[in-house]
Formats: sequence, structure tokens, C-alpha cells
Amino acid sequence: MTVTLKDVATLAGVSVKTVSNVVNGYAFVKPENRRRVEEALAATGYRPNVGARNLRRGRTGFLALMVPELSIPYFGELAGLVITAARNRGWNVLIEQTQGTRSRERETLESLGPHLVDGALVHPEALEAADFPAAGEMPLVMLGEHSLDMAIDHVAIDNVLAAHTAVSHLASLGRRRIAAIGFNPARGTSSQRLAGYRSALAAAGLSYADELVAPAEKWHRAYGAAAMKSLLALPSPPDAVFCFNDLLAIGALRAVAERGLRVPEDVAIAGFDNNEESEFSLPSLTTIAPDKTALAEAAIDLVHRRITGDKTSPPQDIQTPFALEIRESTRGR
Amino acid sequence: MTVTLKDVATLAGVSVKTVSNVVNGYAFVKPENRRRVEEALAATGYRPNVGARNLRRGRTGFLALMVPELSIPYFGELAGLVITAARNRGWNVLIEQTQGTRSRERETLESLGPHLVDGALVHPEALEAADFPAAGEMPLVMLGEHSLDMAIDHVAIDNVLAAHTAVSHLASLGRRRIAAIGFNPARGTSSQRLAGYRSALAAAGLSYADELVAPAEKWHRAYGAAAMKSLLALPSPPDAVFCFNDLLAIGALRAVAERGLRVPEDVAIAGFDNNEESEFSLPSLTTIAPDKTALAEAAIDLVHRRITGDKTSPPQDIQTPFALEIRESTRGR
DNA sequence: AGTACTTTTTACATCGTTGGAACAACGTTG
DNA sequence: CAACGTTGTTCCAACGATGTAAAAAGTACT
Repeated sequence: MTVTLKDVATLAGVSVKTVSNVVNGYAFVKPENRRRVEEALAATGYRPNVGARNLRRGRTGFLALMVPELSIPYFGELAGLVITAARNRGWNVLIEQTQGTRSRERETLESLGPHLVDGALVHPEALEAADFPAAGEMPLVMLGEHSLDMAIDHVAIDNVLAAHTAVSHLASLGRRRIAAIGFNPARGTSSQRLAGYRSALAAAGLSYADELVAPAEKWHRAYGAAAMKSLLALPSPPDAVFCFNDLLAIGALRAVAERGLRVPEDVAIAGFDNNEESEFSLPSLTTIAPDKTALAEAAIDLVHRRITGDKTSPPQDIQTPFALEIRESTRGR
Repeated sequence: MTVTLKDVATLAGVSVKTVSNVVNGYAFVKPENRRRVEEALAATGYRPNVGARNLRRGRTGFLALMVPELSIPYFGELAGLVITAARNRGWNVLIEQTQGTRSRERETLESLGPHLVDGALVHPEALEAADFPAAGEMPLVMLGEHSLDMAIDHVAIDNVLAAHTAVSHLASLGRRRIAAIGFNPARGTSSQRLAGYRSALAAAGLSYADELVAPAEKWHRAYGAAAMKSLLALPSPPDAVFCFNDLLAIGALRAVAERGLRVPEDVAIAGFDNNEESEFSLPSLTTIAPDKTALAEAAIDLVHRRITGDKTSPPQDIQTPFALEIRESTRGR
């Protein structure tokens, strides 16, 4: 059924190794033999057995990508880009979903041995530094901001600056009571975005108020709606809201509409992530747009370099670009 | 570095094969030895080398999932479910993205040999029957409706009936000029949904008009908006629209709003797929909700059975359930 | 022709695992 | 106690590929 090197060798009348040499582009093969082998390769339709090759080479040819859930638009988009970037470098990607729980994240990290993948890109949600396996086991690249102080390669946008940028934009519109939705002490990213929020308030001469920071257990639409609802119930509700991601913002849009208020006239709303959906929501959503392609490519590039050689140089911290995308939810029509 | 069976065997003082027997749950191992081996396994933290095992067993342990793009919500959600269902049966999933183009789809099918994966779930967009490789090469399960008349295992909801259900719902609201958005001769699913649309019109005593069927090159939001715009420009515009998927419907919502009209008062809109986003759009979207979990599990189950034995029974055609989810875009608030 | 060198090909071991045969130990039975 | 079936273990080959070293073939020079 399956064609192996041996079959090709028999057909071409040379040894198995010579065929292997041709396949791998080894220089010293007599033109005559090369031609015969290539003909045999074409005739049989030979495809290398990836498993066997990697067994021999001590590689698996796979990278893991650990994310909370593919059904979350940001991760669906990111995973698609990572797969493409990996493919371009000859890697296959295995996706592991953790639902964003610390226990599943830890289990996943443990189960990822060098026997299964050569390296991993992890986008943790709730992991603590202590959960990380003994360093040096396997190349690991962290994706997305986190508050862990660890010696691990890392690729992300500057979350503090990005949050600052979004909130400054709200302030520049003349809004005075700017709320935040999405605080969650268990999530690393949360404290970064909160810090940017606070620094922007300060820079605009606005005072910080605890009551304007609404927590969210999960960064999903329903939680954004619930948080917005409670903010609107305050004695003096906010006139602008910075949501820690677009899903929360989409939920917030709905809560505002259900209350019979208008965006941005009564409440301006800004999000974070620039999901495709946010360009078409009603109103469309002002948001921080990370360069996801750059993120995916930088991460793949980094893990690739670690796997193929560079084991020693110090952990890198790469910042990829972002932009503030101003749309109807703050600008109006 | 990596622990192999040999290391465990040395530590336990038995042969490699005995360790292998313990790992694989072979019955006849002396309790004493079993205990020693298990201790050694625990002490070393042994993990089987999947590649080597599969090389020996003649399997790869991988399934391929071919979809257009992970960034499309429906496929992100579906892929997440497929990965979970596969994981539960001990399979790993490799995702291949085709961008929905026929050439990439064909290339992908060709590159998927038994050397790389043991089976594949394919969700074609533009493939023709002629593009399929000689049957019997490798277990293949088709996902989603298509108009190909082929002897291949297939899992999907009844698209004709589902479209019929959605359009009947629109008719039951008293709408008389019901349009459709998304026709595309190159897409298999398109003709199924059009058929359901037509049969529902007929059942409601409404006449079919070509001008009310708007084509869409891609089933993305922007194309839905463009199509809706052209429908609204008709001398007598529709009072309801059935969109062939939710993304088109989201685009349509925006076009209606930009025209200054209301949904559902002026135009009722229904979609198809029940993306998570559709529950929170403004207004929320009435849509056909396929049971995606059932779809993923049925597909994995089927390909699993084909791989492990059942090569002979005739191709199956499994229909998974769906429901009509009635929301604000037709019902109103 | 003999030597030294380079180019090309081959045989063999090996990666980590499992299937099968061979072998050893054991208790039963006639 | 010899013959036997059962249980438990080990040895060896194999999955398909590649690295190594050695053999073979070719070239150039004394």
C-alpha cells in the first residue's frame, strides 16, 4: 500500500540510502543515479513517513498551541494565523484547549513532553509561576501579557500602553466618568490593563474610583452585559467604559441598548482585541487592534530558533505592534 | 533526558517487553513484577514515545480536520468541539486551512496520505467529485452539506429542511417578499439552502423571484452587507431576508441600519449556524442552530470506526439535529 | 603500476516501541 | 515421575527513516 524508501530503491536499482540522499538533497549523487531515483520517486508517488523520520531525527515535527478555547474569536483568529506561520516553517500544530482553568492549564503543560512536541506556544489565563515545569525541558514561548516574572520567552503587545491609549482616547472625547469592565485578579492580563486604565485617568486629571471598576469572572459577552448593567445602576453611572476585551464590550453594548440608552451619546465604549465581529457590531466598536499576524510570526520564529540550536541566549521579550481603531462606539456615525 | 522503556526496565530489573506489557495492560504479569514496574514508571515519569509506538503499530495517531478558516466563527467553534471529541477517543487533530478555495482544498486532500494521518474529516467548500482521490485510500468523513453524489461517509444536518424551517418562520410572520442572501453556484451548501428557501416559499403560497436572490461570493459579513444594500435598492424591497449563514445576516443587519430602517419592523432577518455572536447582536439574530456537538461527535465516532476495523460496510449518511432559534431579528423585543 | 586523494555508494546500527516465537517456571494429571 | 497445559518472561525482528563508517569507484600524480 504505502510506498517506502525501499520500494523506490528497488525500482531505481540503488540502495535505500542513496534514495534517502536524493530526497534530502545530499550533494554527491551521480547525475545518472539522481535521475533514475527521481523518476522512481515520481512513478511511485513516494511520501516520506513523517513519524519514522522524526523518530530517527529525535524530533516530532509538532508544536503545541495552548489556548483557552477555539470558540473565542480572538483565539480562533490567532490559532489560524499560528497554524499558517508554522506551516510555512515546516511545523505542524497541535491545539490544546484548557477552558482557561488553572488546573487544565497545569495538566496540559505537564502532559506536553518532548515525546509529543518539540516546543510549545502557551497562552495562559490563570497559571502561576509555580505551575511551570522545570525550565529547560522544552522550548516554551508565552503568548499574551501576563504578570509572571519568569525567565521565559515571551511575545505580546504592550498591554499597559495599549490600555492607556484606549482610555486616553475616551478622556480626549471629554468623558469624565470612565469605567472599566473585566477586572479579575486570577487573570494575569487583567492587572496590566487595569494599570494602563489608571495611568490614563491620572494623565487626564481624572480620579480613580473603585466603584467604576467592574469585575468579570470570564471575558465573555454575557459577563460584559452583566457588568455594564450594574454600572448603569450606579447613582451616577459612567459616561464611558473601557472593556478589557471585545467580547465584554459587545455584551456592554447590549446592556446599554436594553436600558434604552445610546452609544456613544450617553456612554462611549471601547474594547480590546479587534475581533472581526467588532467591525460590524451596531455601533461598530472602537478597539485596540493588536497585530495578530506579527504576534503569530514572532512566536513561531522564536520557538523555531530555540528548537534548532539557540538554547543558551537569554529569554527574549518581544513586543509586537498595535493600533487604536476608532469606530462608531466612541466617534459616533 | 527522555525516559524510555529501557530505562524503566533497567530500574525495575525486568525486560523491556515486560514493561511494555504492563504499560499496555497485558494480563499475565506476576503481581510482584507489576508492582515493581509500576513503581519504576512512577519514579521515572515515563511517557511513551507516541511516534515510535505508532510507527510500530502502523498508525500515526492523528486525524486531519480540513476547514476553510479558523477565524470564521462557525469553524472555530466546530474545530474546538472536534478536538475535544477526538481527544476523548485518544486522537490528536491536525487542522488544515484551505481558505475555501478549490485548489487549496484539492492540494490538501492530496497531501493527506496515510503517512501523516489515519483519517480525515473534511468540510469542503468548493470541491467537486472529481477532486477526490481514489476511494479507499484512507477513511474520509465529509462534514456539512454538499451536493456531491459520492459514496463517502457524511455527517450533516438536513440543510434543505433547515432552510425550509427558517423561511417558513418568516412567512408565518406575514412577510410576503422574502429574499435570500448567499447564493453561490460554486458552493455545494448553497444549492441545498436555496432549495429549502424555494420549497418554503411554495408551501406558503408565495412566488419565487430571481431578483430576490442575492448572490455572495464569500459568506462573510461584508458580502452580506453589500447584498442587503442591493436588495434595499430594489423598486420594491423585501420585507424579510433569509441569509445562508449568520455572518451574512450580521452584515445585512448593518446595511439595514445604515439605511435608517428597523429590524424586524421593516425587514425581518434570519440566519443560519447560530454563532455565539448572534445571540448578542443588536438585534439578536433568529437563526438555525445546528447541534454542533452532536455533529463533531458523530464525525469522530464514524472515522474512528472506519479506522479501527469497519472498512466494508456501506457509506453512512448521518443527520444530526438542529433547531430554529427565534430571537429579536424576527420576533422583535 | 603504485600511491594518495576525492567522489559516490553501500552495509549496518539505531531511534523507541510492540508482535511473535522461544523459553522457563509452575502446578496438574495420569 | 514423565508428560502436559498454563502462566510469565525474554529475545529477536520489525516499523521507515537517517547517521556513520567503511567500501568501492574514479582521478591525478609520482
